[in-house]
Amino acid sequence: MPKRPVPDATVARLPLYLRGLITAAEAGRPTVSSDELATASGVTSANVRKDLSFLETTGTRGIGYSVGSLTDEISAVLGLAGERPLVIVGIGNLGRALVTYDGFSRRGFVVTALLDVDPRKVGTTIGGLVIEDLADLETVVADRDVTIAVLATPAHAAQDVADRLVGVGVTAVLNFAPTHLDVPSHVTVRKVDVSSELQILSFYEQASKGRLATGA
Amino acid sequence: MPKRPVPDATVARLPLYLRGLITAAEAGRPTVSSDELATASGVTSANVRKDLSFLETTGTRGIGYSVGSLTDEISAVLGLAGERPLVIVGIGNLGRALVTYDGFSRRGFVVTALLDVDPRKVGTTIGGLVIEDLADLETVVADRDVTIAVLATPAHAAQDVADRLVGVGVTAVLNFAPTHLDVPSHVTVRKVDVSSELQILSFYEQASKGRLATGA
DNA sequence: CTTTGTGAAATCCTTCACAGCG
DNA sequence: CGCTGTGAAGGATTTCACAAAG
Repeated sequence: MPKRPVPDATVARLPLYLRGLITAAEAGRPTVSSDELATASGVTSANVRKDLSFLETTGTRGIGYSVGSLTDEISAVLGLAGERPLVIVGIGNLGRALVTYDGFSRRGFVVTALLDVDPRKVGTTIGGLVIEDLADLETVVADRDVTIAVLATPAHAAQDVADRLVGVGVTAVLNFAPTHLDVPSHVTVRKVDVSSELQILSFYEQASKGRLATGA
Repeated sequence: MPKRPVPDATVARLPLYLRGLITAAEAGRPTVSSDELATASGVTSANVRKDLSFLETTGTRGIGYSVGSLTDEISAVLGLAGERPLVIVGIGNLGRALVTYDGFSRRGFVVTALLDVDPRKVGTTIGGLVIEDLADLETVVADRDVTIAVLATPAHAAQDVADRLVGVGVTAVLNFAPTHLDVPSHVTVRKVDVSSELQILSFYEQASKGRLATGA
């Protein structure tokens, strides 16, 4: 669907544009300009246009981009057709919050299985799903054709769980554990590291009263 | 403390190195090589060395870097001395999980105030802290000298809350709400967007069976 | 012999600026 | 006139490769 290979930096912004497009659609707008998408996403309009130039959908000069067409194409490029089953491993505080997080379902991701190692949790229900035993990871993941996993285990368990997930066909991992995961090259890992983010914030906060940073 | 301005990309990796250093310290290692830090963080060793070259601490050829000195300097550069008070706004599923998240305290951040708009939540206690009324944001934040805020409100409330936070002196915001925040240039925002991350994963997963991506 | 520190090269990404279309 | 599409320029970041130090 894209005309040419889509750069990583562009891929990372497509979800932002999608959000802007959905807002525009809800407001009944038939088209949006690169400027509007830009302010909604916090990027420059030139960057938006460059990004969209990797797609097939083209805008109309003087008017902007068709909200419907762009939404459809970005969804297709991101592979958001149909429902994607998802397993969450590690049902602690964070895992529990993720189970009931509605941002998943709103974009076509369906939480299909929950796994935890704690026997007191196994068998209990949360958000309509039964927590299953981590020992059964292989059968659970394989049976339900899950290829996307959300890792919310403690750091020390993460690599082992990741290895097992990859072993039964998972190729995409969203890692909340504060540790680096070593995976084969056909597997994609994205990490969400709250503690790192805070430390980065801390840097810029202190830099703003003392001039140390390059950028922001 | 840094020799020259530290690039953004480097700043974003310093927390990873810090993690590797703490692990090394726990293992009793007096020094680490750039190679070890690299595999622990998922970057290349050349990149580690280039990053560390912006700091004052220098390694020893044939040996590596002193775990103690590097830890100290990275902590200092990131502004991690002393305890940093932090307010969490929006105590839903995610906010609740964040309150009890121990990754904050482990790096010197202290959750000092919780705010929510729901009268049924206000006055209740969670993790030893009383949830206070969002209406009192200004006094709560100002009285406690909070300059770092974690935003876990619904998207539609986020910009308004951010404006108010900035108005009373907050200069660093960690935004979990799926929306772009418009803030003055002296304020730093980092966002954590679970839904976007999943969509990015989805792209690479589908790309791996069809060749569309540039990178990974 | 191991590992750092770093210029130089290569790659990737963003911004500029403007021609051209509707 | 408004807004897209894009070459060209400019930055930023990463990788290479190797001299030098312990």
